[in-house]
Amino acid sequence: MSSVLGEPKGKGASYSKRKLEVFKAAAKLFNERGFNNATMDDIAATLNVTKPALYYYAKSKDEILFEIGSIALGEALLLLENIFTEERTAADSLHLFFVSWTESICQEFGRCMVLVKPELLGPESRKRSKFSRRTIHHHVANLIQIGISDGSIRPCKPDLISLALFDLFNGIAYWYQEDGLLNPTEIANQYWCNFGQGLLEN
Amino acid sequence: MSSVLGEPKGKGASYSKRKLEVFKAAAKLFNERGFNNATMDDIAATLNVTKPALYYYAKSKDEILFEIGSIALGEALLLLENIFTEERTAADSLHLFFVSWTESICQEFGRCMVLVKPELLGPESRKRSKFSRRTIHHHVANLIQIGISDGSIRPCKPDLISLALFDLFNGIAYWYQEDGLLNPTEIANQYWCNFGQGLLEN
DNA sequence: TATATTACTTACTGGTCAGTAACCAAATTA
DNA sequence: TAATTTGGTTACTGACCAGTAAGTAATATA
Repeated sequence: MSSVLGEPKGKGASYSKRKLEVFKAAAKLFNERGFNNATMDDIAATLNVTKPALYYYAKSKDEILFEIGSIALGEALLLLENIFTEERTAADSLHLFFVSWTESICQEFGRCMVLVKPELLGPESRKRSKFSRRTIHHHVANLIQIGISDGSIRPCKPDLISLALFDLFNGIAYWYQEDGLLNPTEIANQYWCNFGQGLLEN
Repeated sequence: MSSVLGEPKGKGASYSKRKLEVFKAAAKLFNERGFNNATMDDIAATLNVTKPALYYYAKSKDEILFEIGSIALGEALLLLENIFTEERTAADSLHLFFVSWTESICQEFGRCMVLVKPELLGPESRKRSKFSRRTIHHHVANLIQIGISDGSIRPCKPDLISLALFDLFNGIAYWYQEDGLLNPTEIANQYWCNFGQGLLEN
C-alpha cells in the first residue's frame, strides 16, 4: 500500500514525479471529455507513450480517478484543519478556505474531484471518497457554528449552509475557463461578497 | 421531426404516454448510475421489456438524453418568459423562479438536465442544448438587472450573479433525496433567505 | 374476415476499450 | 562486464454494449 503522496516501496522520486504527470494528463482529459469518454489510449497519446505504459504507474483506470480525488481531498482537509485561529473571526477563516477551495477546483485535480462523481468508483473507493467529503463538510459546518458563536455569522442551520456554500463554489468548476475575465480568486471573492452581504435590498 | 412535447406524425396519445414512461425510466437510471453506466438493457429491464423495444420510442440513446434535457429546459424557459410582471418586484419574481427551478431539478427530467452534461451529446444536440441554457441564463441576468433598477436587488454584476444563482441551486440536484428532512421548496426558500439577506453580520 | 398497425420478441453483429502477455533497449548496479 | 532495474513497446483478448434484422402475437380497421 502506497500512501497518497508518499513514494511507493522501492520506487524513487523520479517515479513519483512521472506518476504525477501521468495523473495530471488523465485528470485533464477526464475533465474535458468525462471519465468514460476519455480512454486510456487518449491519455497515453497526450503523453506520447502507448497505453500499457500507464499501467506502470497505476493498476487500473479507476485507481487513477480515485487517487486524483484523494490528492485533492487530502489537500483541502489539511488546509481546513489548520485554518482556524483565534486571531480572526470564523467568518474570515471560512472566506479564506473558500478562496483556496476555489483555486483548487479550478486546477486539474480539484476540478476532477468535483466533476467526476464518486458513483463511478468501485464500492470500496467510493466509500472512502464519500467519507472524505463528509469530513470536509463537517469541518465547514463546525466553522459556521463557531462563526455564529463569535458573532461573525448570522444564525442559520450550519449543515445546510455548508452544503449551500459547496454547491455555490463547486459550480465554478463546471464553467471556469483559464482565459476568462476573472481568475479563480476574483470569482471566489465576488461570490463571497455578494452572498455574504446579501443580494437583496431591505 | 416531432416537436418536443407534441405527438409525432401518425402516432396517438397512448404512444406519447408510453414514450414519457420510457424517458422517465431512462432519466432515473441516468441519474442514479450516470449516462454511460446505465445501459439500454438496464433501462429496458426496469420497464419489463427487452432492449429493442426502446428503439420504438427513440432512435438512439443520445436522443433520449437530448429529449429529456429539451423537455426540462423548455419548461423552465416557458416559466421564465411568463414570470415577470409589474405587480411584484423583480427580486420576488426571481425568488419564484428559483423555487420552481429547484422543484424541477429534484424530479427525474430536471435532475437529468443538471447531472448529465451536454458534453456527452453529439455536436448538433450539444449546440442546441447549450443555446437553451444560455438563453435561460440571459433571462435571469435580465431579471437581475431589472431588480437593480426597481431597487429590489443590490447593485452587482448580473451575468456573474446569474451564474452564481444557478451554481447554488443546481448543487441541490447532486445531493437531494426524496426521504430527506426538507422538501425541494423548503430547501430553495432556505437558500434564498440565507443568501438573499446575507450570511454575514456587519 | 382479410389487412394493417402496434408493440413488442429472439438472435445477432460490429466496434470500442480496459487490461494482459511477452518482449526489448537503455541505464544502473554489483 | 554480467545481472538487474527502469520505462517502456507490439500484439492480443475478452467483455461489454449500442444498434439492427427479422419475426410475431394481439389489436384495430376497412
